[in-house]
Amino acid sequence: MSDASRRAYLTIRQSILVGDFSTGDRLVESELVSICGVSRTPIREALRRLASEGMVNITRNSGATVATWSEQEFADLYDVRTHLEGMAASLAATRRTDEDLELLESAAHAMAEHIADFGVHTDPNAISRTNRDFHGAVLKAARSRALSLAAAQVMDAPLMLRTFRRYTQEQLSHSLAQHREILEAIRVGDPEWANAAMIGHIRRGYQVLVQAPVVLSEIKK
Amino acid sequence: MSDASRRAYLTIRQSILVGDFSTGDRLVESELVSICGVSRTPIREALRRLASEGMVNITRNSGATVATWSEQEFADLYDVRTHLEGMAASLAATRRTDEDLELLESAAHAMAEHIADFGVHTDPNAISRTNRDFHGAVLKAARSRALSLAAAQVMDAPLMLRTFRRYTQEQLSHSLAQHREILEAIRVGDPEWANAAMIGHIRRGYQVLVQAPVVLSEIKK
DNA sequence: AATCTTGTTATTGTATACGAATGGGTTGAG
DNA sequence: CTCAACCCATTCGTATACAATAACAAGATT
Repeated sequence: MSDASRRAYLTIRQSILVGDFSTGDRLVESELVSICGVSRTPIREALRRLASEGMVNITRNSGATVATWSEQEFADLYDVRTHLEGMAASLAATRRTDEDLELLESAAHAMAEHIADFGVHTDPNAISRTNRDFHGAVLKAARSRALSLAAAQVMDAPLMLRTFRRYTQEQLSHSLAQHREILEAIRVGDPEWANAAMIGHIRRGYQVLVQAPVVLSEIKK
Repeated sequence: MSDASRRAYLTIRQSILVGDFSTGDRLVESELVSICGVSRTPIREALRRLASEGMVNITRNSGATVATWSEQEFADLYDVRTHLEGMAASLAATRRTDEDLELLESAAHAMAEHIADFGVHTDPNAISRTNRDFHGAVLKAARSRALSLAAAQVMDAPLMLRTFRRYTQEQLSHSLAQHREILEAIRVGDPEWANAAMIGHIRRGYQVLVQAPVVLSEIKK
């Protein structure tokens, strides 16, 4: 993905995640042009990609809107994630290189740093990013093109809901501990363990997500 | 997807499947313009989509090529398919409507017709299409957006290899019988059965695929 | 009063023009 | 003769102009 196109993709994506656009909002191309500072062509490319990742819906001749996910659809999405990422962890356990391990370790370490100096000033997006990095590293270590293609479609959409939820330091610590367990399973090369640990991690993440209170004050501030 | 864009997508896809482009071939945008009869914009859109479906590779500033899949990558792809389509069959067993059943039945029926008057004149693409229709109907009956998004990425690429292989009438009949078993499992609403039947079907398809002889005379005729 | 129709406007879809990057071929030196 | 560097042609990335479509509103008709 090239420069302008990438900028547009990242900018729109971030705007959705931060909440500048809420679910259901129309994404008018001409508006995005002024926001992103690029012309319509890369904007359209970015929208198509976001559509394939489930973050926006595109209807012919009528433009893009920020995707809405019903509770059922969200549950379904986590089921797919469970399968795919469990599979990724399993494969990673048998295929990882030493560089993969280093990447996983640094991702876990970065998350630990953020949790260590947890406080009101902590940027929830930064933590979210380190979490994403870890899962991305597992996927990379699995070295399966098909798996990467498929998993890319379901790993981003959950972030939309995550935006306005706050997690306790304890929840985050638990999440980190699970990352470390997955990492250990991958390090010693036990695919069954890696699979189980990842499944548990994602299922727990789902429960925490649906139970976490929505921080209403953050919406459209 | 809109008219010109869709035409370009279908034309390029078909050209790859039929063998007008072989794996590794460059897909120059200006050439595709004259082939498809649309301008570069929809061509590029189509290429991006094909890339997300694993049929072409795009490298920045250097264009698109028809994707090549190593044996390992292909095996990995079938693993992902196994998981996702098994899941789809399982979900379909609990969620299918009567219309879904009708669609599945007509897909199975269409395949039966083709196999019945099997012969040298039989168009292998037509059979391939009915097969694809059946799997698509299962996916639709599963009613999971996330699953549809993910599965779409791995259901097309196998078709590239299938092009130059020929199957016996017996193999096709067996495949049809498995379709009917999956259909029955979905009809009676038994998710475990549906899952198992689908997994068996795909694993068998994989074995047949890797063992089937390549019809060399068909290549670049 | 409600609904259908029609015209206008806003927005998307498509084509094309222009600038930038890449790769290959040629030319020159070592 | 070989290798490297440079230049040119080809092809891609981006911007913009033009065409088509759909949403919206106002007015007429039932």
